[in-house]
Amino acid sequence: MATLEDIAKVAHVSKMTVSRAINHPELVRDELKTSIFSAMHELNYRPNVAAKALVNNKTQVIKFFVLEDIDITEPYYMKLLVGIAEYLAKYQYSLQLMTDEHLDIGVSDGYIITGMRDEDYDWIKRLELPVVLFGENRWHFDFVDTNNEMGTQLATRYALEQGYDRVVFIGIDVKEPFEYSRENGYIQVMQENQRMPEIHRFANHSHLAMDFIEATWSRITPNTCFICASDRLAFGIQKGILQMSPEIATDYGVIGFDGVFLDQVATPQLTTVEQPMYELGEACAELLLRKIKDNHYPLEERLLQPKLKIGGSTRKK
Amino acid sequence: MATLEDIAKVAHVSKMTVSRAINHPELVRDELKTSIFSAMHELNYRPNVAAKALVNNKTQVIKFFVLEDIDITEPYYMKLLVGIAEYLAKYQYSLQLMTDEHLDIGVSDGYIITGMRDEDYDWIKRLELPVVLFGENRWHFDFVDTNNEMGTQLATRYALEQGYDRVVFIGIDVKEPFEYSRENGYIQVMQENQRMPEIHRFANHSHLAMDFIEATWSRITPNTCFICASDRLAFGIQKGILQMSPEIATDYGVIGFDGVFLDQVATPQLTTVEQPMYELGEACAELLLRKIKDNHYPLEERLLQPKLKIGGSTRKK
DNA sequence: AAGATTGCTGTTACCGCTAACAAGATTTAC
DNA sequence: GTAAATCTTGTTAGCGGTAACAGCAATCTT
Repeated sequence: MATLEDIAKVAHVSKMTVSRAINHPELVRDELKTSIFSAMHELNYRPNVAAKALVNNKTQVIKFFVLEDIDITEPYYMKLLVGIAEYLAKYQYSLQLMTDEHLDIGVSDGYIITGMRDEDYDWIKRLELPVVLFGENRWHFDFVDTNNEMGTQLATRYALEQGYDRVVFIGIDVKEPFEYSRENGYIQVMQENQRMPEIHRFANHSHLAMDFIEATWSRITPNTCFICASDRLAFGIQKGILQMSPEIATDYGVIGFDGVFLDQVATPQLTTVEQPMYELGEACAELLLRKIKDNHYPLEERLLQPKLKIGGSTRKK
Repeated sequence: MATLEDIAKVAHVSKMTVSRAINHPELVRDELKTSIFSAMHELNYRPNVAAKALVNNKTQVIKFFVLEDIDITEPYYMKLLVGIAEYLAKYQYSLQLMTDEHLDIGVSDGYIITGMRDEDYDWIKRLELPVVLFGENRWHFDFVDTNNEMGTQLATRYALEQGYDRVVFIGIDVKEPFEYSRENGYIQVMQENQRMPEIHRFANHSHLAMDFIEATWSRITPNTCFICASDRLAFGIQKGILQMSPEIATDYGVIGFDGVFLDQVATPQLTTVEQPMYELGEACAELLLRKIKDNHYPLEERLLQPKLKIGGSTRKK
């Protein structure tokens, strides 16, 4: 494996100049840079990450904590993780994945954390390295998330455009910012259209949503669309309706939220608000690396735009 | 952060002796070791991974390639990944996750690869670092996998014990060792019990299995159990049967294979052959680290035992 | 009892890279 | 025209570890 020294010999300069050509190119004559870069290319130079890390007192490692129960959330985080990992790899960072803060053995340059419960903010705020959270929060940590409000706005508007008479929101029964945002998006669009909001909330389990449909079926008029705060709930609503009447796509509508795996498993496939998981992962990584480089980087809350993915669970006008 | 030098001062030895106490304890007097370890404890010593990596000409990075389309397989690999990552972290390795062999930028100490297609073995065999594959293969690479044969044996035996008259195998239409093993397990148990095997194969999509049920429903007698090569197919079979008759758990049986997410989404939950994904991940990592340490380590093919997870898609005797 | 062997610890050099400083050449200032 | 400022490159030292070797007692041979 070629080192700076090898490049230096071929380009007839000192290895310091090579190092500078990489890290502070503005300090090196263009002429030299040309021959240095061509030597690097010729010798297929790969920087030695360990040496760089040692001298910079960095680790080139990022820790990713998934604090939520992974059995339940499995599909959700895989693409996020890929986004994070591939972005990091580009900058020669690697990853340690942890599902429990207690087995935090080694050291790293920063943290990406997701699935926080209220009690977690306690130790998170004591961390001494840069942190980026995945998911809205009210504690003034940098975060990246889907624009949840916009997501339910898109969904609600679409439902109204398709001509559903009644548009009901099925929320998740948690006091989390993401849930408030999703409810807000729905409420706003309803009010803009002089419609009365109607919200029901359940723990995020499909069978609860299904039970709700079965229990209240007599009061659920045709031409109703359910805007759900998760695909899981949407899945349950859809199942409940199918159980009661096989005519879902025409008489009823269901819109989910997430667009991760479950929407495709449903029959018909769910119309859903798709979160750009891969891009969210990249954004987490990018923001974190920026904070590592510049430790006065101001607080940033980055919201990426979701997309409405039309499936068969809503009528086509 | 304390260094070897700091420990050395406190313990009144040279830093070399401290290094030895860690890596070759048999060369250091017990007396010194005691005071060295207590100094390490006192100063909360953490080895500097970069320094170690530099001097050993290692990277402390493992690459994990997921070559399969991640959209389809998302849930499947998450727990495997957690198993790999947590095991690696214990030994101060970190991870780079790649979904495409071409964006292989940096360097690493070894590879874990999964989702290989036939054409991939070409470049895999040219890799110059230790490799462990996740998944049976016929090319004499070290691998870790579930004992697929045992999985379908468990399933088939269970189906027979529950008294199903007809036990049919629904396979995945690929020429892969894992599929042959699963079919073999089924065939063996059928023959042991003087039953005639009956196998149908489809691409691994639930709707194909569902269509199959609908198309051949007239010939599907009650008291039949379907042993499926994946939860995806089982999910489709179950849906098909539910469409035709709501009495699945009593008149028919469905057993899946994987036990990853999808089995829990089904209603009723699928009886399935559960792969120990977390442990498989750990095993991949362990085997790889062993091969990195000892490059004459002999070829190893490690099969972990699956478990039958009883759900509501089969009758209880 | 002298030389050889063993057991344990310290010294040196180096892994590949970069910050800090040194130093020469060129330009600018007055 | 000379001192100062600027630009560009090289030299040195050190990041935190470990292998290789050196050195010195204690023990073993014969």
